[in-house]
Amino acid sequence: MSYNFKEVEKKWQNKWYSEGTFYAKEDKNKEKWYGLIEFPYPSGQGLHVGHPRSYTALDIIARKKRMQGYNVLYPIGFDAFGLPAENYAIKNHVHPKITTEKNINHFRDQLKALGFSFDWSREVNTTDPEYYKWTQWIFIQLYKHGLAYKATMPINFCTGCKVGLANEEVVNGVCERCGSPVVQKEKSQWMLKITEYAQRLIDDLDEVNFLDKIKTQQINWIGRSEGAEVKFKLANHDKNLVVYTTRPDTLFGATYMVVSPEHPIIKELESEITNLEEVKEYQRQASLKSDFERSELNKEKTGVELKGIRAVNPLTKKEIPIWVSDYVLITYGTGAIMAVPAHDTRDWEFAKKFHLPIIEVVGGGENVQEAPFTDVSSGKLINSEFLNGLEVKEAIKTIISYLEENGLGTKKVNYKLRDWVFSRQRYWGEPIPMVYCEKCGWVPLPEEELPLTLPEVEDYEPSENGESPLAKQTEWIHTTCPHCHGEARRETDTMPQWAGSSWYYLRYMDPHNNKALASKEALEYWSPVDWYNGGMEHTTLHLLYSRFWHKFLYDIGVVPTKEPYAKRTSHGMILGANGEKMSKSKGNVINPDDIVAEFGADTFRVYEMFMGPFDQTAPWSMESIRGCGKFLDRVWNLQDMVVEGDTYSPEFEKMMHKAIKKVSSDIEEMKFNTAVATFMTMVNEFYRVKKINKADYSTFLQLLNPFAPHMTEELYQKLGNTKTIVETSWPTFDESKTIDDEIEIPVQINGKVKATIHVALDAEEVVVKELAHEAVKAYLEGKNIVKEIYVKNKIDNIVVK
RNA sequence: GCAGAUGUGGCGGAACUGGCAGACGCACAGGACUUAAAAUCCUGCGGACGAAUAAUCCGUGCCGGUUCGAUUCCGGCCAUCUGCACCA
Repeated sequence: MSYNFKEVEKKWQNKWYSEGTFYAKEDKNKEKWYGLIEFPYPSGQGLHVGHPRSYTALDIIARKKRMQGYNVLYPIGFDAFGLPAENYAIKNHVHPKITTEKNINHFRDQLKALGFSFDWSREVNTTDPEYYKWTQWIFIQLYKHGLAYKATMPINFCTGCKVGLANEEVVNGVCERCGSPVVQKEKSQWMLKITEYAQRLIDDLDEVNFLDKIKTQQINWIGRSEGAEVKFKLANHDKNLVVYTTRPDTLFGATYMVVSPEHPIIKELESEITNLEEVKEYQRQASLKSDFERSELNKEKTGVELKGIRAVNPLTKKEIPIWVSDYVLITYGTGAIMAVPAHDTRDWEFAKKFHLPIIEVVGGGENVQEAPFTDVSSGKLINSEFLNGLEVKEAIKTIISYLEENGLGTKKVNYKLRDWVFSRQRYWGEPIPMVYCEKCGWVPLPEEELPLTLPEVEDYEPSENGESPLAKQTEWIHTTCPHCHGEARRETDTMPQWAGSSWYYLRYMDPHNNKALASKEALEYWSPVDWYNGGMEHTTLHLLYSRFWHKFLYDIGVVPTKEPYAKRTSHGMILGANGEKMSKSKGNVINPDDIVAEFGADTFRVYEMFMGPFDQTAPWSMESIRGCGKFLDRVWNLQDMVVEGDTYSPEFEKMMHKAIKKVSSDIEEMKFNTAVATFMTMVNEFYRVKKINKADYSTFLQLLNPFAPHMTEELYQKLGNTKTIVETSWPTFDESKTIDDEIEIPVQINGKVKATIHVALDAEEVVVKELAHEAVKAYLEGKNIVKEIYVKNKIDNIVVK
């Protein structure tokens, strides 16, 4: 009888979704397990084959956990604000709400067709005012606690989208989304003080079970460094120029200073700069450069000296020149550096080009006139008076104390992480719930006025000057100040896409609550997320942002845990059949709908788990998926070999116990590919014997159920069971029955296997050795046994000469 | 440049704490069934030399080391991928 997956899959999906089989109910008597996948952005292209890789993996774990008696929450939702819907609206004049709804419906159908055990009663949608009401609420709390502020900052401005971008959205100097060049532009922005949490975001990684590479990436992104801030007095002035350095020990070698083109000191000392025109021209050029051009260094360094002003090296007391150059960034440290060309590659290049003096202060370099000596791990200080002879590390300590004692500087920790630019000049995002009043300044909306909904507009185009489309909504903008009731206007920027996804896992715990983002009880019961799987590409943005929000919510007593996610894993990307990333232009895109139509959801799921190690990239293969279909057909046809039996058949008993053990641990370790291989081996064995009893088959179906839920339920029912598999308990194994009592032992001569012998488990050493010698007699003739290594139950190696 | 990962048959990949390299699948070849094909079932399948499912040798990116024994540990290279990139 051939298997009609279309019928069977529909049948079980209808049952699950109409009966709410996978709805999670709070039950204090049961241990909870909360599994989370990254909710998708409902794009017009529909589901990508990459989505189900992650969803199937956690679906398998969730289904197993349910059978193991856990109260499982495995929710789904949609991260639906975002640029594509808005760009589509601009082009086709369709309200993003409509496109979004249409896309979500499509996604929902696709996800349901794959048989995921999501709790559909908890579906969230970030564009739903009932949802973003709480996104806005969180923003207001951040504002009230001084973590949201307005700042005029040089921001990344996309020349294509006419929109400000976070640093994270700029890839190689071009806009991540549209590919247009990104330039710097001054704009008043809402900022979130994620930097205030930098240290805790590093420290608390100790408390969570994230893959090491995820932790490393977060730590590198936050980029903590230790050093000192040093004051350089300006010559004939009271003013200081403060720099940040990680190498204060090289202070004696600082022969000039560099400030970034945006540094305020240029404006302040304008009247004293004798080549002001030249400097201004340089500043102008720098502002026109995109980030890409600026960082496309390897190019020549450029710069202009600020003539007319000089600084004094606080140790040597010598006057040194001050230059302006775009290799110094205004966004890091103080926007000014002391240049030590002998021991810093960039300073060295600059000094070479502009013929500035190079003084060596750390010995050990071959020839500092040829290349800088930057190795911190070795070398002793020279040409540095009281630091001479000290190791670099010691020298750093000594000089910092000296600077602090003499009021010349302080120890300082710096982070690469910058505050989060939270404003977008876009329509399709959460309105920022703030009002500006001439008298009171920025005032948050009263909470009872939330949600502040997006007004209907006709024109989604951002204006040329970079203002949001909402800026054209004069009626909406005009409002009254919640504080003084005078005339006021609304903020017209909206929030970035990262906002809604920073807290969605909390909403799942209690998605219909209209009094709070979730009830205390629900938060207490379900927190934290036990297992969160997602892509590596979200490690430094989404994952860091949501950890930041969560920590803030913890600080103000909203959530009960310091960290949102107890465990984080990641899946590898699925590539096209040619080994390249799937893309329309390369024509190697696989549409999940086609696969499900041709092979069925179960085959699709099994294949995605079998294709390779879960955390690594894997190319798509049509031949291989056919093989998985063949495997499931063999499983289906096993029903013709079934005989009665309440306990495992003797010939399979050992295999069954071993398989339960193996599959159970493989699922926990996400080694799905070897779990599937185990199933295949079992089926081969069943076919070899051509007979399988009900007990063997039932257990096999239970183990396979998380991978191929539809077919296994159907077969289980055909066996005459009244329960469905999801109602049964996960099979258990007896450790003693997984151990072979007779084992094979390889016998080696000089490390090469020459024979294998069969002995009882834990057999006496003498007995084994005797058998071994007998087996390799021919090789021992005329030779001396120099040594013999016997490892119990493992191997016998005889060394001869 | 920095950080992380990967490198094993024709291909995707397996190998627990150092102990029989190549599980499982794909492709391929042969056989059974069939009027025939497809499907299905069975068998073989790293390379060299063999008639051989005899023996031997080679073989986990490259070079070297530790060890009775290395895909696994150590040192040094090479290649590919991903992320970051003037962070002082």
